[in-house]
Amino acid sequence: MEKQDICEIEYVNEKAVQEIKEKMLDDKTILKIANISQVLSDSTRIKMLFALSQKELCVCDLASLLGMTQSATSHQLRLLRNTNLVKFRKEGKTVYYSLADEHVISLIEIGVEHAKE
Amino acid sequence: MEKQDICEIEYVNEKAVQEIKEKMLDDKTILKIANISQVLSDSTRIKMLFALSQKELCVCDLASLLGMTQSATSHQLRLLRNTNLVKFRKEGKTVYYSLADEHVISLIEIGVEHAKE
DNA sequence: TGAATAATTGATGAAGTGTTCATATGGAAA
DNA sequence: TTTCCATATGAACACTTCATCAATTATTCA
Repeated sequence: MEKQDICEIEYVNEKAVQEIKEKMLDDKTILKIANISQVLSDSTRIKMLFALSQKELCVCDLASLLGMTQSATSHQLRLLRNTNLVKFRKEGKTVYYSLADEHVISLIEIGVEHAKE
Repeated sequence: MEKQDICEIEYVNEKAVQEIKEKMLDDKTILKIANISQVLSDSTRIKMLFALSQKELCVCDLASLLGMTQSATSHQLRLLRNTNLVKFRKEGKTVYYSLADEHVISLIEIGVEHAKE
């Protein structure tokens, strides 16, 4: 990025810019928000999380519920596992998934509220 | 997608699956949540929205604040405009952006809360 | 008018995402 | 053991996303 790209009249609001810079959320926090938002940016995953908020379900059930292949479901579940949004337990061949915590659901609920407008 | 892909023992929780299907959020709502989450899934955009929540700013200021080129800033602003998250007014050559409504910020605030844990 | 400049736009390429297909893993039952 | 089957995984693919560059628009000022 070169100087002229930055806009030469940065002094327009230099002071305000500086103040905002100081108040700015820290990078770590921003990254966490970005990451959880990323997970919630896909309809399939929202449905999965909603479903799991209602009841513990096996991969099979989720696939059936969502009309997806078992493979696609499993891939998405891995993502949800890696982001610590779901946990699971094994029972024989079957793996039951459930929400790791309730935070996601409150985010979805707020999203629902805002979607109404 | 063929039958065997769907897992043959759908009867495992057939009743539960059916119940959840009935409770499932409607597609339109889910899509809205997915869309706003998509916007919030990028660190740059979160910073932009936070900055604009503090003060109305021109493209130039935002670019300077974020250390980005004006072009990149403008592209992101277009996205925020298209999703109705920001509004703008022109003053001579300068374009001032501000938040279109406060909803996004409450989402970010909730994200901040959850990021703390 | 013409020069300067804030902002927008379109094209491009690199990186990332989600699904599919094929295959592997591991537990249960025969 | 062998077979079956729920789940997981890896590779390939089409699609999207974001920053950059170049060109353009629109407004001010000389």
